[in-house]
Amino acid sequence: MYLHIVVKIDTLAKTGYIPCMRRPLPDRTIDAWARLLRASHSVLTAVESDLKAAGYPPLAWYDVLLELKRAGRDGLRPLELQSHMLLAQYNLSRLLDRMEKEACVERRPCPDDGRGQIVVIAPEGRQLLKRMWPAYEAAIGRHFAARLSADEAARLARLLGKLSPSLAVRESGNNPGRSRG
Amino acid sequence: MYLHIVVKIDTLAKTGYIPCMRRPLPDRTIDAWARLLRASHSVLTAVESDLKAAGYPPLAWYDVLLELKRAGRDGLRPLELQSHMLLAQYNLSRLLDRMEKEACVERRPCPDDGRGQIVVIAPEGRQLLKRMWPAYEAAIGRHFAARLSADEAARLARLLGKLSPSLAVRESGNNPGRSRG
DNA sequence: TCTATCTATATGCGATTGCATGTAATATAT
DNA sequence: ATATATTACATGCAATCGCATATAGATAGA
Repeated sequence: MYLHIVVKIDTLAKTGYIPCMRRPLPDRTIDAWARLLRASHSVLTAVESDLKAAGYPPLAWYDVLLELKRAGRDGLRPLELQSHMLLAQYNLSRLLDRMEKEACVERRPCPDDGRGQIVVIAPEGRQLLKRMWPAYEAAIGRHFAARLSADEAARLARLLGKLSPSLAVRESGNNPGRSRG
Repeated sequence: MYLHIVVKIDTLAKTGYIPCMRRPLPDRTIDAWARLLRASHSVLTAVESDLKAAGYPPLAWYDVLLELKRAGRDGLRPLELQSHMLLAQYNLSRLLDRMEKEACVERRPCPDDGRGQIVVIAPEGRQLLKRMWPAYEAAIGRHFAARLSADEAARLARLLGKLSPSLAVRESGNNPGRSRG
């Protein structure tokens, strides 16, 4: 009974139909929200566009390959990949289809679980990852890093970390293409 | 001749093929980049999903309607809308198609310019804008504002502002649904 | 004026996304 | 042990996106 009531209130609150639960947000906050939308979209599309212009696949490929490379020979279950990356289940499924078709990843049956599979990075994928990094880094530099001091980047990272809490944010330090982390 | 060389170097630099132009980015910066991707994506999809669950159209509709409402009776040329919002030309064209079909906007011929058009908000659009705001604000509150103090939001806004420089970031303060801005 | 170029918007098409659902294997309950 | 629910992943379909290009009006040049 209690549970039922809680769910209903939450549902209503989501619609904004419970006025008492909506203290209006401060203008500062709304401004920050608007800027997050703008900044992330503009920077992301700029970087994606550079990568595409250089003949590389979308960023999501890079993320998948990087996670798989870290996972090594054991590979990863799609479900694990999902938790590292930010991607809906069906989108990951089809992304892996495409990457498999290009021989960048390999899907193997999962011995523990007949429903599952193990995704492993393929040689072609390793190559792509390595070749892609310079272009990726250059694009990040041009569209993102060039606009921030190192200190500002650190502060931005801290603030952004609060926004995706339960998410395992990729730790940097061992990117491919950096000879010495 | 000079110009030609400059263009070529830039093109090469974009691909990352000129090593001397790539000082490796600091790990901090790459971390900030990764977090920007994660945070913005997770928060945006959460908000969009809430809006959709409440029966409302995507955020882009809200942005268009808000800009058009501000423009008032004179409306806006699609090109002006584009500069306010972050949307490719062809996407805006088709977004307006859909919104026109739902009677949210009206497209009028442009007297000054036979190629152009004037887009004006329609009564249906005004209603939608007004009804949409509580759900939108609630979603921003739940997925964004709740994770930041007012001070943090302000600092985040300042940092993000550096990332989309030439963009006219929407100034907050007169959102519909706020009785007193 | 006539032609070439440019600008504002639209559109065909293939790729990607989201939603809902399908399928097969596993876990749970009785 | 059998029925039921759940989990892991795939897929049909409609909507949307991105790219290239079309179209039609404006502008510039000769």
